[in-house]
Amino acid sequence: MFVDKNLGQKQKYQKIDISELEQVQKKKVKQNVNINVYTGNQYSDDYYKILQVRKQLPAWDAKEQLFMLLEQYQVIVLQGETGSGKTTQMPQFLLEKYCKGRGIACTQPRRVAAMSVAKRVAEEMDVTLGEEVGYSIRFEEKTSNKTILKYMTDGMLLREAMHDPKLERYSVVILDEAHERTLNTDILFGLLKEVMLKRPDDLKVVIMSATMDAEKFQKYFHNAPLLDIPGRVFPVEIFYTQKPEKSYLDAAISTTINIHAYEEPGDILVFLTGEEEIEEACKKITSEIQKLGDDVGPVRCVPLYSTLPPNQQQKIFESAPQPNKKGIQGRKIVVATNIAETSITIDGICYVVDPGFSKQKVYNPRLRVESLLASPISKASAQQRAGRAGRTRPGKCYRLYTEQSYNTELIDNTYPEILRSNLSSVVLQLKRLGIDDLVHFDFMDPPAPETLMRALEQLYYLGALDEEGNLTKFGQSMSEFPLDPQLSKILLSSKDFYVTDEILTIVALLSVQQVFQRPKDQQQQADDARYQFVHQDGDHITFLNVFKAFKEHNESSDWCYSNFINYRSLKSADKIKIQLKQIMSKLSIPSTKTDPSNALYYTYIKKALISGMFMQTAHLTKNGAYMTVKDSQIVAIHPCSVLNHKPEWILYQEFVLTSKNYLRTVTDIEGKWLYEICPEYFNPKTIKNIETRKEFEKIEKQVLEEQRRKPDLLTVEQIQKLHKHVKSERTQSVSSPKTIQK
DNA sequence: GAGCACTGC
Repeated sequence: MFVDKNLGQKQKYQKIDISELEQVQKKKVKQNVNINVYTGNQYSDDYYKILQVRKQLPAWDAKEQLFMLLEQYQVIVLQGETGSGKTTQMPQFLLEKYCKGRGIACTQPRRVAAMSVAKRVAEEMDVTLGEEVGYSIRFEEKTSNKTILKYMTDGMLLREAMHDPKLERYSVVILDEAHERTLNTDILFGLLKEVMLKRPDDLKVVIMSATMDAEKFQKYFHNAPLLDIPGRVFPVEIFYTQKPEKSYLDAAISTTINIHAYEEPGDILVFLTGEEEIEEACKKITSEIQKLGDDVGPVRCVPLYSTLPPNQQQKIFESAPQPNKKGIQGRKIVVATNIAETSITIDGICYVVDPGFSKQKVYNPRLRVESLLASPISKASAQQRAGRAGRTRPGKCYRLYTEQSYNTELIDNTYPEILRSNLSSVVLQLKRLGIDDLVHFDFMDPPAPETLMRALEQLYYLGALDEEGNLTKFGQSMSEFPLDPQLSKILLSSKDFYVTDEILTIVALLSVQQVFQRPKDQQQQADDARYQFVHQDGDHITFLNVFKAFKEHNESSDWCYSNFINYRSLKSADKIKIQLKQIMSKLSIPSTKTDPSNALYYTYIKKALISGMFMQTAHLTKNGAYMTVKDSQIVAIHPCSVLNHKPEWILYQEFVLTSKNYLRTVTDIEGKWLYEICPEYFNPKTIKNIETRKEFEKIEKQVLEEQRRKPDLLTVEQIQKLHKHVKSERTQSVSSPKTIQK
């Protein structure tokens, strides 16, 4: 069994103290059926009203069957469409029978879902949210020692598993929305399978999913029985095109206009792949419909994608415009990314336009690159999209591909994320959970061996694994952070470079997207505003400047707005920084400081970055192009970088494959530092490109020479003392930002 | 001088 060495062998878990309470309350209940078993209070009027509604749900009829199956089996698969009530009702039923001193966990892939479902169920049970029913998501734990039913994100349960590997605080674990196959759900599948063996008598597992995947789940869980709950949705009529479409975008626009001109009232949802397409489509649809004049009704065409600010996202919930002069009804048209497939549901949609594409992440282990590619969707996805038309009344779905394409070309299910991702972080988590033999680990869909090898290799170089592939003490500390292993490494080594706070800031900002805003109609102003934060050494230190300035302006949202800084990103980075800092102190990592006026201040920051990011570095070759140091890929600095010169060596955060191989978030470094920090990785013999290899040979010679002359090489600490009072000529702190005149 | 689907710890 895996023992968490940091925490000692006998970790104590918070036990839910309800058995005694339960006895007392049960006595009371015997005397009076109007008493809430969980609180001992009289039920409210609302309780009975809601109860009537609940009893109408299809899930209600499956209650006895649920009990029957769980009597015989440790794990069951529960299949139910939207509207069946499975997420809200099943956990409540399970509470009646399987809550003996332990709680029930129900996981969700998304935070909002965990929160809103918990709130709803607390109402249904007539209890206070956060008492008997609660939720747990990052940055917000709304539970107490009375909590017996907890909705949580799947990532949160995984975090708990690190300190409670047998999940002993739960008697039932429910994995909801399992068909979405998030990375975390897939890890939990494997983990639960092992935990079930260790707790055959006191753990029940319920896998809940929409249709399509049920059989696969049953098979994976030793032929678990299936409980099928009918959904409550309206029929959706499906239309296909006769011939393949030349341009799905044009086809989507014209189909939408036709629906508007000829179909009954009812809102339209159009699926496209990204921001640019969506904005273009909205413009065209609006202008084309205006051309049709008063013979058709007025439209409100609204875009929807995740990077849209929340107040604009809210517009999708506004109702259709009023009828026009001729009394023809108005219509709302939502043009959305995949976000409308799972995360956001819009009521009142009767027509869906589905061109059959979405942007999907793909991972190339050979190049170690994740990229986004517009690709055909799966049958499951197409069904999900069609279903969006039948939530309020019978609807229609227009698929902009042929029926034959649907049958023969679309795959059944979207490849699970675990087959499309860099797995360094997954492997570290699995190692931490005590799963050592990854090659034989029971993945529902085993990742490519090469992907696993890449992950193991990276973790080895980061010092998280030893030569045998065992988790090191250092790796164990790394796994405590909710970060990519590379970033955890940077944080842990920052103390050796005397820049813990700076690195905390940079790492926090690297884990949020979009620090800078650049609206299409104000690009010049945005670039001007950004200029005041620019540090010549690159994007990482520029981020640091932004954060410092944000703090100096008291985290003002107005200041962010006028300086084209994303306020939400900065606020969330601030939260993340606090969390990371807490983990650092829990791990007893001392915080260390360097005065910004110290000549080596920026060197230290960059060296700390190298300690984790050394695998992502590039060298300028004689012909003026960059080449990645180890894989010899020809790459270019992304135009959005603040670097306006071409340093010989650079470190990059992200490799994006679009029209070219681009490096994003880049910093100027020195080749010598690479060799000093990771001599093993930059051994010249391992470098393929001749030019780069020669450079490292030179560096190696130079370093060895220096070591020969000074056998007692100065430590960073000694160097720091030497430089303590040296004022830097290169000092560059945050310039005081001016307000932009508009 | 280009363009980033969606989550989550």
